[in-house]
This record gives sequence, structure tokens and C-alpha cells, in this order.
Amino acid sequence: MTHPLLEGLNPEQLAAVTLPPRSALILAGAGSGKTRVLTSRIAWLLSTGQVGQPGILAVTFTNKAAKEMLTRIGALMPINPRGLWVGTFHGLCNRMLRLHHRDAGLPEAFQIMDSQDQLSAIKRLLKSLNLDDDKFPPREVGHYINGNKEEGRRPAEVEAWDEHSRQLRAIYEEYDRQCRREGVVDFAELLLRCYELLRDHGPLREHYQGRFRHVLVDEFQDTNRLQYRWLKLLAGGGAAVFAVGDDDQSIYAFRGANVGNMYDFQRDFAVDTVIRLEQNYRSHGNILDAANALIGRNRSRLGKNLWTAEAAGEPIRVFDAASDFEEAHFLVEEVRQLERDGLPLGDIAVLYRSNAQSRVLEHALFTAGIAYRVYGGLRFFERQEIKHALAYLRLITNSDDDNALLRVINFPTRGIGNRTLETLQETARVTGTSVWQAACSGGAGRSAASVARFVQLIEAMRATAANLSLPDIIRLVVEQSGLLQHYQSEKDGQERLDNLDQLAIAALTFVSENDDDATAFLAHASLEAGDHQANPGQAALQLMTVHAAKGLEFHTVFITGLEEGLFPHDNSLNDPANLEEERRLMYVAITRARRRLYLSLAQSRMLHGQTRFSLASRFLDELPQDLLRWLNRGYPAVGAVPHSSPSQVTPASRRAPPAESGLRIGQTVEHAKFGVGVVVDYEGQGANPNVQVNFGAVGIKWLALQYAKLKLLD
DNA sequence: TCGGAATTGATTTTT
DNA sequence: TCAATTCCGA
Repeated sequence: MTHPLLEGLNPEQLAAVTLPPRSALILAGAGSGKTRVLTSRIAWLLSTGQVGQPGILAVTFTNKAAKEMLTRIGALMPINPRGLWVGTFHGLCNRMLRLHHRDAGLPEAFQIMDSQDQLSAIKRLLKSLNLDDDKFPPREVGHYINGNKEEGRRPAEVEAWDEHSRQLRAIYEEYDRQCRREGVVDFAELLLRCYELLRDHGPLREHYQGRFRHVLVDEFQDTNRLQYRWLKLLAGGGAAVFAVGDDDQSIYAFRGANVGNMYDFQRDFAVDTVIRLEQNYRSHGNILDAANALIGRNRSRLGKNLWTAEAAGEPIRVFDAASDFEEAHFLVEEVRQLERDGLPLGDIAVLYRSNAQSRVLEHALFTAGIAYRVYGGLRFFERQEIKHALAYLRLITNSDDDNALLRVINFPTRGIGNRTLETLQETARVTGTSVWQAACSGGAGRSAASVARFVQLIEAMRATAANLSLPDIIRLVVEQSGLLQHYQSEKDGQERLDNLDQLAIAALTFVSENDDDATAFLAHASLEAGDHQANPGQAALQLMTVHAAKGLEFHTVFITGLEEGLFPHDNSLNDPANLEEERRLMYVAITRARRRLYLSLAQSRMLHGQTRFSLASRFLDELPQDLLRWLNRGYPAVGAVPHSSPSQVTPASRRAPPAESGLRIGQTVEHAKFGVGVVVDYEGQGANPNVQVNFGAVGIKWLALQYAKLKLLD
């Protein structure tokens, strides 16, 4: 008689769930029941009495995943969601730092800056240091600071070789000082500070090491170096680490994710058990065969082969469009047909490599009257009006938050201009205080009265807020700050007003689920900016980047823009490691589909205001051709699709092609040395015409026609 | 202090 | 192309 928790698990899943308390690596392929294993494991450990709820620590990357894990454990057994430490790396670090803010050297009500806030903090700092932002672009400085933090390096540990790097280090140092003065931490700081807290406080470290006997990590391939070190420290007392991940789905290296952690983990934790979950419960055979064949081209991988008990299913449909416009047209027609066949729109996803691609698709869908939803825009807590309202709330909680103050001191406008602000900031800098303190001490010149009024406004709000619940404080802030009035008089302010109402409702929900504490709510706003990912069951076609589709599945998936230079992207063509990441990205895209998969490409596409001609993506060649069904081989076979005439395509083509060469823009050609390419442009008519050819990975080259010996291919 | 013009730069982005 | 940012004049 098997335990009810273990029913229906396949042998590998069963082995993973019931592993003895040692560290193990679970290689969980796409659609292999990863979350089920993770949640069953926790429920198993608890229900067999191997560990109590306080002994569990489970880490995920997204709030969504954390929430789902809690829900699913809760469905398996009664739990106390607040007693279980299940959350994101940042969420858990925040939790720990709140509990031990004193040991961590943080003020009790420290605030969390999101990426936007961090960038404005850096801009502000650079300005106050009088550094020109040509030499120090704020984005790069941010990258530098975050990069160092993620390697665990404080300014003192950073190496500097020349003047420039010394200055960067000085900026980093000054940035840290500014954050400390304002009582704010950025995302990376949350992790680093927590790491240092455990590293430098023996008793505390031993307490947590003794407490968390089982540490479970989701999406392990996405951990960065600091997160890995944090885990190592936390599990240093002999905890069993259950690391679940898939190296083939590592697509965030550009953000610091380090797949190498999977190798290091096996070594550092003396892992002797690696379990592969290879049975896929999602897709039909052909889709998996394609995915396996593609990812098999990657050299650096731990190795894994997905299989399914399902049938082979349909072939993979491929459409070769002449233009991005035509690709969009194809999508519309195909989606219409699917809809007629009774497939809900919400079960169809349209994936692309880069956000800019959605434009043409959206236009076509809109014209055709097909409901669609694009994922990836601003999230709720990132909206301007929400950030404004929260800035007032922040100021009430911690007036030294310069970011918050500068955001709203003149919004809505109250006659405090740039000049005044610069004076205030300068005073603050010289005296080493916050702008708020500078504002309180007067001396703002002509605008002194306006500044004093602002200070009074905030003080008055703070006094009133002391007796109010959080949702009421929000309503108070929105009204007293003048935001309400401002948006009422703005033409399209209604949506913003609705969002501000939503904010009060969000606060109400938060208070009922957690506690009535402004600081906690502000942390929540920074750490959970709102839903970004698609939710199942919506009556609209789902449009998103491949990155955004990770972890999701759909009955039907369209992967669009399969062209060299786009997918794989230009910037990844030269580096084999980057190219492998692009291939993993394609692998992720393919494995989103349950039943039907479409691949499409456009021979020409508007990019940065120019028409660009490209070859078909190498990923198409890397798929087993017998799995593919080309819908329009021998184009133009598909009728009724308007064909953009060359004269509208590019100014270059208005020029006549070199006589008798047989060349035209978009023509596929082969060169002895550079291989296959597409003609992009030509110039010169007379004795020695030149052609410009896009050879994909090799690059775009000008060739003298008379020597190039181009072979025409289509 | 504001609005229009010029300039710039454009993969992906869980927190 | 197109949007975000910066610049400049009233």
C-alpha cells in the first residue's frame, strides 16, 4: 500500500520525493512535473515527521512560483503559510534582515529600491559628484555596482587598474554611502547584506543552520554566484539541499545566472545522487523530438533526453514569409482558423525574441479584430501614479529617502523648480544630510515658502496617518498630496485614478493577509511589482517574448521571427557560449507547446526604420526535417496574401539592379568563402557594380560583383 | 516652468 | 521606426 502522497508518481519522481536527507541534484526537464516533485517532497518530509515546518526553507525566483508552491503544499496537508519559509531569494533575505536589522546595520524601516529607483539614485549621485555621464553612463555604473555586489565585493575589495576604474570604485563607495544615509537598499544589497549578516554573526548563523535542515531550491540553473554562496552558508550546518533545475533552460546568463553552480553544487555538497526527470507530460512526440534534436547541438550540458508516452502528433508547421507584414497576416489567418475549430484564444501563444517584434503582429491582430494581450509592459507597482503615491507614503515612513522626496516634492507642481532643488541637494551634500533635512532647515532662497509648505504637508500627513489604517493612509495621501486633483484635471487621468483606487484595495488585501504596517507594504510593492506573466484561461491570444514564456504551456504555440540575426540574435552570433544560450532559448520556446507548433520567418523585416533581409534561422536547419511541414514551400504558393512590391521595400531597390546579373534585393546567393547570404543592397551600374550581402554569422559584406562569383540560389 | 524640437539608440530582465 | 531623453526658447 503506497502512501497517498506518492500515488501516481513515476519511478524517478518517486525516488526524488523520498530521497534520504542528503543533498541531491534533480535535473528536471521541461514539463516533467518539477513543481509536483518539489511540493510532494516537502509534504513527504513533513508528514513522515522527518522535519517540522520551521525546519524547511524553500527558495524560488518568482513570487508566482513561491505562491504556487505554498498553495500546492497547502492542498496536500495543513500548513501554516507564515511558519513555512517559502519565498524568493529576495523575499527571504528581506524577511531575515527585518528580523535582524540591528545586526545587519540597517534602520528598522529600511526601504527597498527597485531597479528604476536605483537608476535614479545613480543619476542623482553622478550629478552631485559632477561626473559627466558620457564617461559614466548611469546604466553602466548600475551594472558595475550590481555586478560587484553579486560577486560579493564591497568597494574595498574591488580591484582598480587605471583612473577610470578607480573612479568607478569611488562611485560605488559613494553610492553605498548615499544608500546608508537614506536608509535604502537595492535588490543586490538585499542579498549581499543578508549574506554578510550570516557570515559575520556566528551565533545567528548557527541558529539558522541548525534550524533549516532541508533547503529546497527551484530553478537552480538561474542562481547567481551570491545566491549560491548564500545557500552554501545557510546549509553549512549539514542541511540537505534539494536543488531542482534544468541546465537546458538556463536563459538568464546575461543577468548573472551561473549554470556553473550546478557543477559546483555537486562538488561542494558532495552530491552522489543526480536524478533525471525525463518523462514529459506536456507535449506530443514530434515536438519533443524537435526539442531534443535542437538542444543536442549544445556542447556544454549535463545531458538529458525528454520522452513522452503520448503519440507523435502533428508535424511542426513552418511558414516562410516574404515580409514581417506577411508573417503577421499568416498568423491572423491561422488563428482565425484555430478559433473556428474551437480552440480558446487563451490557449494560443505567440512568441518572439524581442519586444519590438510585437508591433507588426499587434497591428495585424487589431485590424483583424482578434483579442490579444501583450505581456511585458509596466507592471502595477511600476506605474507612475502608483510610484508617486508610494513616494509620499515612503516620506511619511522615512523622510530621509531622497529618491522619494525628489520624485514628489514638485509633483503635483507646487512652485519648486530645478534651481531650488539643486540648492537643497547641494546643502544636503555639503552638510552630509538628506535633502529632507536640508529642506527643514530652510535656506531655500526665493522658494523657501514653497519648500516650507511641502515640509508641513508631509508632517501633517504623518501626524494624521498615525491613527489610520494603511488603506486609509493611502487614501489620505492620494487626496492631501494633490495627486487626486491633478489626475482629475488631466485629460486621460481616469485610468490613473482607477489605479490609485486599486492601490488602496491592494493595501486592504495586504493588511488582511499580513499586517497593518506601511514599511512591510512598501517592501511588498518593491519586491512584487505585480503580475507580468500570462495567466491561463484568458480569452485573448497571448503575446510575449520567449523569456516571458518560460514555465508556461499552451495548446498551440507560434514561434515567430526565425531569422539569422534575430533569433539567434546578432549580438550572440560571435560567441559560442552566447549562441548556446540562444539555442536554449529556442528549446524553451519549442517545449511550451502541448499539441501544435508553428514556426515562421520573414525574409524581410522592418528593423530600426530600415528594411532588413535575413536568412532563415540556423535553428530551422537544426531540426529534423522530417518533422517539419513547410506550409508554403516554393513560395509564392500561398495565395491571397498581399506581397509588398520591392519598390516599397527600400530606397536602394529603386535603383536598377546591375544589368543582366539576375540579382535583386532579397535574392539568396552563395559565395565560395562566405557561404549563403541574402542580397541587401547594390550600388554602381557601370563597369564594376558592388553588391551588399548579408551572410548572417559571417557579417554583412560589400562585394565587387565581377569578382564575387555569386551563385544564385532561388 | 513648460512645451516642442532635436537627438539618440534600440535583445532578453524572475527580484 | 519610434519612443525616451535632453535641449532650448519663450
